[in-house]
Order: sequence, then structure tokens, then C-alpha cells
Amino acid sequence: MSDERKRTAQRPRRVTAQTVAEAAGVSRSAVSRAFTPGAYLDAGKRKKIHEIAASMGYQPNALAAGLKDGRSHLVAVFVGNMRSAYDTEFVMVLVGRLNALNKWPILIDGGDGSTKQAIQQVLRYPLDALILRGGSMQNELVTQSSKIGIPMISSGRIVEAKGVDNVCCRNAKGTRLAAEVLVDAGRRRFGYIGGPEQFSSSADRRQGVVDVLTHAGLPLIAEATGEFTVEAGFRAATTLLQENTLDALVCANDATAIGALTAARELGVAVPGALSIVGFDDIDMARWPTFDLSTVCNPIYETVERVIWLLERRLANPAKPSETILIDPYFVPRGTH
Amino acid sequence: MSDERKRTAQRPRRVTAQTVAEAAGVSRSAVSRAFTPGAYLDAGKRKKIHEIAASMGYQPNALAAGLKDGRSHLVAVFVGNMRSAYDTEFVMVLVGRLNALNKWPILIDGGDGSTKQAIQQVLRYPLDALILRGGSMQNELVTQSSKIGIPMISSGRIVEAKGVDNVCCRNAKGTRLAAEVLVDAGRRRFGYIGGPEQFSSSADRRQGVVDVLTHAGLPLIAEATGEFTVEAGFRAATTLLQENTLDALVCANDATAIGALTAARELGVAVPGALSIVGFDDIDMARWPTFDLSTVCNPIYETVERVIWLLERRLANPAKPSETILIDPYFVPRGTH
DNA sequence: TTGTACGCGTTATCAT
DNA sequence: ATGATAACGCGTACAA
Repeated sequence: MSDERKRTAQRPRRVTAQTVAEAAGVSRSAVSRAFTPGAYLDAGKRKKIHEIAASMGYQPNALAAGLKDGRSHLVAVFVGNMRSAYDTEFVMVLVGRLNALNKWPILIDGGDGSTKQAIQQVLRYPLDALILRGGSMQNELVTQSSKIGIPMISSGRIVEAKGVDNVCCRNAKGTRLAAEVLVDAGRRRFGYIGGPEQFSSSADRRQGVVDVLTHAGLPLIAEATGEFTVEAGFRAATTLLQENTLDALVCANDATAIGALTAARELGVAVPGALSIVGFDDIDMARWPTFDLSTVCNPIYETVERVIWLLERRLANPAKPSETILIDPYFVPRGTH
Repeated sequence: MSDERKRTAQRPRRVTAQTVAEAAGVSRSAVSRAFTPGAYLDAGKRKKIHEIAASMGYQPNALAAGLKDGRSHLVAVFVGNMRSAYDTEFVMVLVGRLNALNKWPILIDGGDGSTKQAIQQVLRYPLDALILRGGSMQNELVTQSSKIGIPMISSGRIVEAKGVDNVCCRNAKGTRLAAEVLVDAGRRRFGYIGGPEQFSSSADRRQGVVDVLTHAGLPLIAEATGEFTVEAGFRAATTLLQENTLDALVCANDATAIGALTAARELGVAVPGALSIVGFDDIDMARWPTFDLSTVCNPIYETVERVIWLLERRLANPAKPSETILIDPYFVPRGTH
């Protein structure tokens, strides 16, 4: 009776194969076989077990199965900045693909500082893999989980460590493409709005612009940091445009460019008449009629496809040497250049 | 040797408590106790075990622990529409809160049709709970998991079923607040752009507008469906404004309103001079300088807080009767009314 | 304070 | 084709 009270106060445990076996008058292993494709089992018996299982709401416990065969089918996804439109679009596509493969993405907000303890905790799960999207503070995570032996795939930032595969955009090439288009169109007075310095992608994208300008014998007249956000892009562009006469503004990403575009409009600078603005990433919003932003496409589907591909290869062969796949961005001409 | 080859070809298994115990010259239970706060264990021995564990990269396996105590700390999060800005903002906040509580969110894209099989698969995990965000096709999911006995918390859509807790915005009140502001400001010729019919929130939001207009003795001059997206809002508003003379446009959500705002600008209709436009949700974008959208706030943090609160209460007391918490929206005056 | 032994739910192996 | 049994890694009741 004390036992009974305990049982009702506690959460009722899941229905187990044992219970189903008793209800069906078969052995527990028969139930297990009924749910194992290709296992030897009388067809009628299998059907009967399935029916009883369905009526009792039985499903094999994936945790116990994973304990047995060492595969949890759980994949942690660390997102550097959950407020970035590109990163969230990326994650949503990634989640859909993982779902389709019966891999279960555990999402971790890598943004704030409280993450350190979260890292510890989530690494207690025997993860099939760890996927990193962008971010900067993940060094600890990388060392931790490579010690544990969890395969890692990083995207948006190249991690040089054993057992880490990478998928990354050719950032410098992207801005180079954009800058070339603007130079060819006759633009001569360039400004640049970058991202935070700690991101290597920031440096690479800036370098692409500088390369083209140097080659064309043009100066980079002014630059500022836009922090990768609309608000910061707005502020940076406002300052830049008030203090300089520019005819081209290359931005480190689309959010920044959209902020810059808004600033130009408020200042009465005609886009693209007097000023060209280009972004980077090609997020959904860039396509909206209000913006119609010329930008560099950082292809999400292709990148996710590569991440998934590396994931499957790594799972098939854990000893496979690490590799880095570079994705080619391309210019998307729209209405702001 | 065949054994050895197998071991290197396969993925190396995680370090286990047994291995650490051998390395430290203690029993396996001592290792377990070393990681159990408040367990009896010599302080020096605990420290030594921790050091050795750290050097070997040992962490207790959360799967095995969960198998023992019946709690996986895994929470599935079903997202009805991963392309909705509001839903993604919501999910990101939710994920952060769950992480902080050491609950691990498994994200499921409830959007496309391939989901049915995914539902089956993810329910094999002994989930602590299931959180539903919006969406429509989740009836099967609800019956399935209530049979299994997994607690569910739905947000954005009220699910009438035993064991399902709900958090939902007072949708009609929200649009009522907005419509009242517009009527008080002297607007008389109203249009409405709604969402898809299968969502109850669509009907409720429309009703709020109708209530106010009826009370004021005003007609609803024209309406259309905006599908909750920017593009559809743009198209709907274009048609509505070309075929009618309106001075107020209430939209079912912010995406729709932003589309409508863009359409008004392209048609040369002055906002807010000749036309008021209000949205619903108060997503990040509504605040951006280009839009500066007057809208109804559907408070994300408060809603997430309630979801978390219900989750913890349910976990503490699985037999607790279901409840529905209603959230009060409020009008956010900005530049479009 | 410490070690032994059991159970959590599953699947694979081994007899039958 | 089927049932008993071992093993996966852990926490803990129990005995020492």
C-alpha cells in the first residue's frame, strides 16, 4: 500500500516490452523481435504483438536500445547567436534534415555566458555528434568533446582540431565578387561595414573588399563595425554617410546592409542612384520588396547538405581523417546596386 | 585480433565508470558516488577520482542514469511553422530557458508532411515532456503521446485533452485593443487581413476587430487572407487598397502587416497620414526603423515563463489537473497609426 | 566509509 | 521459430 501510494504519486513508468509480452502471452524477446525489421518471427505472432503494443501505447525505449548498441541518435547543435537571422534560418533547415534522418537535434544556445555549465551537462549524453554553428566561445567545448571522442562538425567557422570536420563559406571570395561588380559598375568611393573582430569571417570578408580595391588602385575611404545587426548597421551607416561622400557600401552581412539601407533612405541618399549597398548571406528578408537587397548568397541548403554528408561519413567511419569543405558563394543582383 | 580490428573499426566507446574505477584503484560505486552530490565518500578520494575522471574525459552517461531513475531530461519541442518569425523567436527563447534548467530540447519540425514518421520515432525516447508551439496537424501526436503518458504543454493553440496544459494569448482582446485605438483616433473605414482559417487564433483575432466595429456601428469594409507571411500580406493589401478606400488596416500578425506596409508605400498611400496599419505579435522586426510598426504585443518572455512554470509543476506532480493560462496582450503604439 | 549486488529496458547470442 | 540469458552503464539499498 505504501508501494501503491508511491506509484501513484510518482510518474507512471512507460509500458515495457515485458508488460506487452505478458499481455500477448509470449516472451519478452518475441516482442523485441516484433520491432526489429528482419528478425525471425512468425508473421501472425508479429502482427498480434504489434496490435497489443499499439493498444497499450508501447514503443521500444530508445534510451535502453542506445545503451545497448552505443548509438543514441542524439546530435547536439550549438548555435553561436540565436538572434542572427542567418543562423536561425540555417538551424531550421538543419533541424529538418536531421529529423528526416532520424537524428534528434538537441539545441543549445551558445550565446550567453551561462553556457559553460550547460556544455558540461549536455556532454553527459552519449551524443552521436556535435554540430557547431558560428559563435566564438566554443574552444572549451571543442577540447572537452574531442577528449570524450564525440565527432564534431563545425560550420561558419573553421576549427582546426583533430576529429573536427568543417564546412565553411569562401568568405573573401564572396565580398570580392560583390566589390568587383561595383567597381565594374563605376563605383569609386567605397565604404565597408564589418562584423565583430573576433570572428574570422569578419576579417575574411573585409579582406575580399580590400583585395579588389587594391587591385583597382582604389582606396577604402571609410569603415566601421556593424556588429552583424540591423541596429548597429543603421548607426554605422549613418555616421559613415554623414562624414563621407561614398558611392558604394559593402556590408559584412545582410542585417547590417538592411540597417545601412534604412539609414541611407532616412538621409535622403538615393539607392542605387547615388549609392550602391550590398550585403552578405542572402537571408529571406533580402528578397522582400521593401529591401530587394543585392547581396552575396551564402547557400544554406548546400551547406547543410555538406554538414549532413560529413556527419554520415563520420558515423560510418569514425577514424576517417578530418576534412574541410569550402562552399562557393555567388553574387545575387537585385535592386540596391 | 579479430576483436581488436573490430574495436578500431567501430567507434571507440565512451570511458565508463568502471574504467575510471580501475585507474583510480577504487570500486565502481565510489566513482558513481564521486559524481553524486551529497553521497558518502572520503573527501580526498572524491577529489582524486575527479582528477582522474577529468584526465580521462569521463562523464557519467546520462542515458544510463535516466534509464535507472526514469527521467531522461529530454524535452521534445514541436514547432508548427519554422518559417514564422514569431515562432522562431519564441523557440529560441524557450531553448535558452530549458538549457538553463538542464532540460534538453529536441527540436522537431512539425511543418512538412514527413513528420508523421518522425513523431513515431521521437516518441521512442522516454521524454520528460512534449512542448507544442503553434501548428495544426498535431492531433495524431497528441493522442499518441497522451497514450504513452508523456506530459504535454501547448502554446499558441489550445488543446483540449487530458494531461495537456495550455498557455495562450487572449487573441480577441489583442485585436480589440488595437481596433479601439484606431476608432478613437477617428478611423472609420476598416479593412482586415487574416491568417489561414484552420488556426483558431485567426478566427479569434478577426472576432476582436468585428466586436469593436459592431459596437461602434462601423462596417468591416473589406478583408482578405494574408497566410501570416510578408509576401501574402503584400499581395492581400495591394488588392484591398486598390479596390477600396480604407483608412485602417488591421493585420493578423506582424509579418502580414509588414507586407501591407510595403504595399501601401508602393501604392503611394501615406502611412499613418491616410492609412493606419497595425500588426500583431511585436516581433523584433516591428521595432526596426524602416517599419516602426504599431502592433499588439504577444509577450514571448511571459509566455515562455508560463510554459516553464507549467512544465515544472507537471514534473513535480504528474497527476495535477490540466490547466490553461491566458496571457494578456497589450497595444504598442509606434509610427504606423 | 566502502564494496557487492540488483534493477532499469533493450537487443544479440545461444541453445533448443 | 522461440525462450532464456548476458550485457550495455549507472545509481543505490544493503551488508560489511
